[in-house]
Amino acid sequence: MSTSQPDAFGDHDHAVCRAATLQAALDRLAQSGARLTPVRKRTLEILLESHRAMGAYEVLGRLAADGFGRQPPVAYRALDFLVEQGLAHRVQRLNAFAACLHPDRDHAPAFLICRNCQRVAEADAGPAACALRQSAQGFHVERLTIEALGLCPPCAAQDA
Amino acid sequence: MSTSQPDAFGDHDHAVCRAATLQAALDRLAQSGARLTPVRKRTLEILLESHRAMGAYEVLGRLAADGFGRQPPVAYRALDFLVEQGLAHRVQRLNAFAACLHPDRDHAPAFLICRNCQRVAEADAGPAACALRQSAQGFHVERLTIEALGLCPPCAAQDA
DNA sequence: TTGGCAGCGTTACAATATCACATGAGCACT
DNA sequence: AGTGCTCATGTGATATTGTAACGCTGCCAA
Repeated sequence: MSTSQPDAFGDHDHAVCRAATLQAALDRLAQSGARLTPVRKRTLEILLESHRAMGAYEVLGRLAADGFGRQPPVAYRALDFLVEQGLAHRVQRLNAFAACLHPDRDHAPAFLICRNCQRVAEADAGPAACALRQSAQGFHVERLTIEALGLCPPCAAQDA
Repeated sequence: MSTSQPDAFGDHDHAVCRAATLQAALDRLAQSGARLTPVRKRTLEILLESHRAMGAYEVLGRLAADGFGRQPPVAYRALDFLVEQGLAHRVQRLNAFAACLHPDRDHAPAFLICRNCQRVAEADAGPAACALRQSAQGFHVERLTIEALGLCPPCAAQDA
């Protein structure tokens, strides 16, 4: 599914999208040996329900409603775990988290955030990262954050 | 001074650097017609004292010590103003603000954040932005955030 | 069986950011 | 000078986001 992953902005059967992404995530975890406990799994499912990024407290509310703990560390720990495992990403610009859309492979994602429909997609940051290293003149880049705010194709069309 | 601006990571006469950058900022404001009130000017000076990014509350503390208001909006308003005018930037990764090092010209900055000495420099994000637009496949980018965390050349040398 | 440890939950708190409202300074027009 | 306007400032209150610290439990290996 990797390269044919439906784009988050396009129309697609999200039930399938979600299930496929979840399965890829499970596979990845099985390999790494990390434990997908109930809170963690539920957290991932919550993130996968939409292509929006969710705040930690929004996730926490959902978890609490499902009978899990209702204190911030519960959500933060689960989210941090998912991020560490590469199953979710943190979107700095929104102080929020989004499920990874390509958990089946390592990648350097750039985020595309639609300011109208709030959806978030991932683009390949590789070329941009290369370009940046050129400009960076000797700076040793360890982690790179690239986030674009704008309009997704459907919203742009509707806007015009 | 534009292209010969001393790099924030290198040794340089910061008094000169600061004065030159401040002057460029003043020139820019004079053109735009915006008002550089005392709080705003002081805020800019505070940011210019170092090449670190400062949190809003750190700035607020300094402002309060100088006799300005001591409530958060005082700092946020001044900082927002500077950002709007292009005289400062917000560093998302740090939830902090840094003076713009090149206020004399419009630019799309990428930030280079040294995790050791905490200094922040700006690199040209132009090429990376172009590369990203290629990857973004029809997404209409309005604002682009590029932030690299790593080691600046001096710190990397010392580390090895 | 017992010691260690990861995971979870809780309390408490720290750090960051915004809202809403009142005051005051400067300016244009009369 | 007086009036009304706009912008900037200051304040209190509150919202949002994020951590530290501690205890309990269940699991597992020695």
